[in-house]
Amino acid sequence: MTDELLTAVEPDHGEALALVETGEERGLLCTLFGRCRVAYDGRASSTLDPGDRLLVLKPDGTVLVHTDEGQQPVNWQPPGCTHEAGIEDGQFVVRSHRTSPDEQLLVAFEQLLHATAYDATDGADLALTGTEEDLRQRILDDPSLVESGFEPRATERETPAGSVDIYGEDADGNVVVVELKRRRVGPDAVSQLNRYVEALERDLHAGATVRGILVAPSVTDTAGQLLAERGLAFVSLSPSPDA
Amino acid sequence: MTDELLTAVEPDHGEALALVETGEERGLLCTLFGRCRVAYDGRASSTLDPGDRLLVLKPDGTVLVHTDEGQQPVNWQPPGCTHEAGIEDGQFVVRSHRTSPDEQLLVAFEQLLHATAYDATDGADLALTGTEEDLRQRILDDPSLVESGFEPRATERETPAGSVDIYGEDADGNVVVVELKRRRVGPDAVSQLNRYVEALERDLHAGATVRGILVAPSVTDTAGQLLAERGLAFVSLSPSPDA
DNA sequence: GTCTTCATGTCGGAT
DNA sequence: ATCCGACGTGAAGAC
Repeated sequence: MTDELLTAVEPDHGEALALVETGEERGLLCTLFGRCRVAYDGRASSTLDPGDRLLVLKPDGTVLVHTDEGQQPVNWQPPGCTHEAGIEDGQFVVRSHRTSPDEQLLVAFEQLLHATAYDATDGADLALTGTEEDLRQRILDDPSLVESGFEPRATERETPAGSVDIYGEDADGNVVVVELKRRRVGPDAVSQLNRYVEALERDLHAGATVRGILVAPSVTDTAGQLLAERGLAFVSLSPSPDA
Repeated sequence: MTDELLTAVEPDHGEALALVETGEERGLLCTLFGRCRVAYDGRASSTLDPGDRLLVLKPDGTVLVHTDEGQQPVNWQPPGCTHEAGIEDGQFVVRSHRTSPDEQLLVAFEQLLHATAYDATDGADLALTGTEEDLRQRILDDPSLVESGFEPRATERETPAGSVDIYGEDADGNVVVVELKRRRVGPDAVSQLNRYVEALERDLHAGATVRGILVAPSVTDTAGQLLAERGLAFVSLSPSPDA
């Protein structure tokens, strides 16, 4: 059997309802385009006056409301939500619900220009490189990229302040904490590294020296000053050798 | 004139190309559904084997590739990108480019099941409440919510470490730095507040006491311990009075 | 479930 | 253009 595909041009509300309900039953990805208003209430609250937008309903419960601008949807619900479509006061309405946190989304169409439902089952996995994990592997493969004599002892080592990216020792036997970032970093990354260093100094408490090293492609000026103030080091390194 | 709407069911590549090019000319929002592979290269790199996905092209240059799962697109390009559609090696291809950073996205369809183009011009603005700004207003309207005798002196006051949410004085004339968060916070928010407090202590340097107060609905255990270690205070408050 | 951190984060505002 | 921090951040992994 070929992929399932339902479409309706300028559907009336009954047609749209049938399409969305069929899509729901069969696990299809639905798109609706038309003039709608949107209301959200949950962690925050929002309203959006009527306008022409694209509504996407995924079989996993995701709801997206996209306008003609921006990468991010203007309103949404995450996977795991349940939604029901219906006709209320002459409008085609989709209501999506979520518990914990309790959140609701209402999309009410006064006019529908288009509706579709597809079978979008997708077994393929995204293969992504250039992540922080790649940076970690690069260092574990060649610890001297951090500094000569550096010896990793553990990754994800737990401290009272969280888990350290790479924990190890330098050539003089000092404890070293390495924080990795895949891109240029600001003050937040320095604070993060500093938390780990202080937590470990407290944990090892025998007056042991704990060195903190931030590994990233680059740092901002402010971050560089913070590093200096805290006595932390910086090593310039990217996830990819060619970057 | 009514809203523009172009649709094509199981278009051949030439039809799809015409639709996308017309959409581009007229500033329409285009959707394409079919079996495609995706390749991205830029800040990171990725590839995705063929599968049935929804491609959204916005007139502002945004590109989204959505699978049947997840709130986030599996691949994307942000607003401001330029894209061209074409037919290469018997496939319908969309290439999106971006400079600074240099990034490229390729979506190659071996089969198209559906294509649309709509006029989605949208003048409406999202009205959102429950933000950090609402929390700030709540406190400026009634500073005693932070503590009795608190007097705000400035918002967005600049320090060497960044701008402080609310800067003021307590009943004893001590400098007070308030950091606002709209939701429950972890260690990062404590570090942020601590950066501002230390920067101001250095700035005012006359041995002046600078008190730091974190205002948020709640804090995690770790964050609470960090607050205690740094001698920082916490006040429980939400953006909305009823939350 | 909560907690923590990463992300091609995105977005907006200010410099 | 870069820097900085908020976001209904989302998503993943650990506990």
